Amino acid sequence: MSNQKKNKTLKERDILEGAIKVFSKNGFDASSMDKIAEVAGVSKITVYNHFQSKENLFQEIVSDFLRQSDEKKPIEYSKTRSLKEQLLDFAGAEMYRVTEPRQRGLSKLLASVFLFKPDFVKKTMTGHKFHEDFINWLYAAKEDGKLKFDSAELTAQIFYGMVEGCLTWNVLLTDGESLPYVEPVLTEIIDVFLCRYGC
Amino acid sequence: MSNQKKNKTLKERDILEGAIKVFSKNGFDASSMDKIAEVAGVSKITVYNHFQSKENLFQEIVSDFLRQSDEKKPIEYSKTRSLKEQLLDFAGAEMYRVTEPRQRGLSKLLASVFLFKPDFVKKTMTGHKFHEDFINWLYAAKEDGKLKFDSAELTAQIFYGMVEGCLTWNVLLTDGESLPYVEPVLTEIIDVFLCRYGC
DNA sequence: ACAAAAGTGAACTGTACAGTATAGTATGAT
DNA sequence: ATCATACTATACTGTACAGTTCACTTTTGT
Repeated sequence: MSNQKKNKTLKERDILEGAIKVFSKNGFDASSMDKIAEVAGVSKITVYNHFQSKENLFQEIVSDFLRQSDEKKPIEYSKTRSLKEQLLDFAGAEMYRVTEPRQRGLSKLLASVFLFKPDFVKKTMTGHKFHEDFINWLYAAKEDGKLKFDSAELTAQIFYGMVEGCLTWNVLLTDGESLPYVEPVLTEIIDVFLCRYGC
Repeated sequence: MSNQKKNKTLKERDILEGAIKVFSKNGFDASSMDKIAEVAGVSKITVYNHFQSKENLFQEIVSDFLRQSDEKKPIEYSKTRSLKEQLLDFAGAEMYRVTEPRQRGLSKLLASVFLFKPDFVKKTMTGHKFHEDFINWLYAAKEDGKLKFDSAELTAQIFYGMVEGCLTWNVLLTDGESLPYVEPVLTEIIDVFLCRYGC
């Protein structure tokens, strides 16, 4: 790859990083291309040299974010580690979306856009199966005689529902201020889950 | 009250209704005062005759919404009705925010604004204690020997967390399209809850 | 009947912003 | 050396929108 190309991708990274910062802070509508260019340390026209439009730039960011989420390696079922420990891993992976500031910003951004663009939700989310790893893990645990349940799908919904409902959304809406109160709730969630689905 | 005053409040209602429609559909930023006036069937200047500014109008709507939520009469604990039935009542009351289209619109609006205005969340939410009724109900059920738990606060968080995480947010983000799939999940939620906290 | 209150439409001001145009600069490949 | 590529700063165009002004009409209390 030539230096020019390298430079090009470097600038592109700068722009994406700047855009992520601005979008994450203000949401889509309240973010201006001028501000993005300024934060990226780049002239506005350079932004347009790399991305056709504001929507385009936004799409790129969302795609990257989702691709990155999909690339995470699945948590494998272990016969030796305790269920609690493994469930904590799953919850932790889910919570990473809101504990890490950059991820939290992107999560907020996505949520805000999703709220008024249900079509965009469908378009964006088709092909991203979020609970798949956990469902596989559930089957493995059942096979191992450690869990009991009828529908793995429903069981996964309950688990992620608790994590998101009790924690994720709270952290998003307080922009991280509720993070210190996460631990006892997380413990209770796993307690509740194992009470119902553990053997 | 004079007819003029009556008319005034009538117009005000029209404006509020129009504003709710427009805000609910597009969110705050993407809603224009021109559009609101048009939908309300009122001239733009009349809107400004009744409300100082767009922010002001929005605030009024939010206040009304929250006041209305607070005015709901609490669900009292009953020794005769089954716990499941009563828990369904609480869940139903919570779900009302998203099943009824008008309420859903306002919930979406509020959520979208909250995402990028954490200060506004605090300012708006102080004084609104959402789980209070349920916590009282929990104590009554414990007193009655039907439930066991250590922290009522934590128990309430788990219950509402499940309802919101599994259902509310889903319905909001799909704008109601996931409503048909609510029932089995709701049943499971209460099953899980009673499994852990029931005696 | 008449004055006050409340309303109307249309045009206006000022600002913010998406996207473009222009003129000129730095850098690397050949 | 020179040319292409990517960049910069600045200024521009066109549009959308919050909020106002104005000249005029309708409604209502007395």
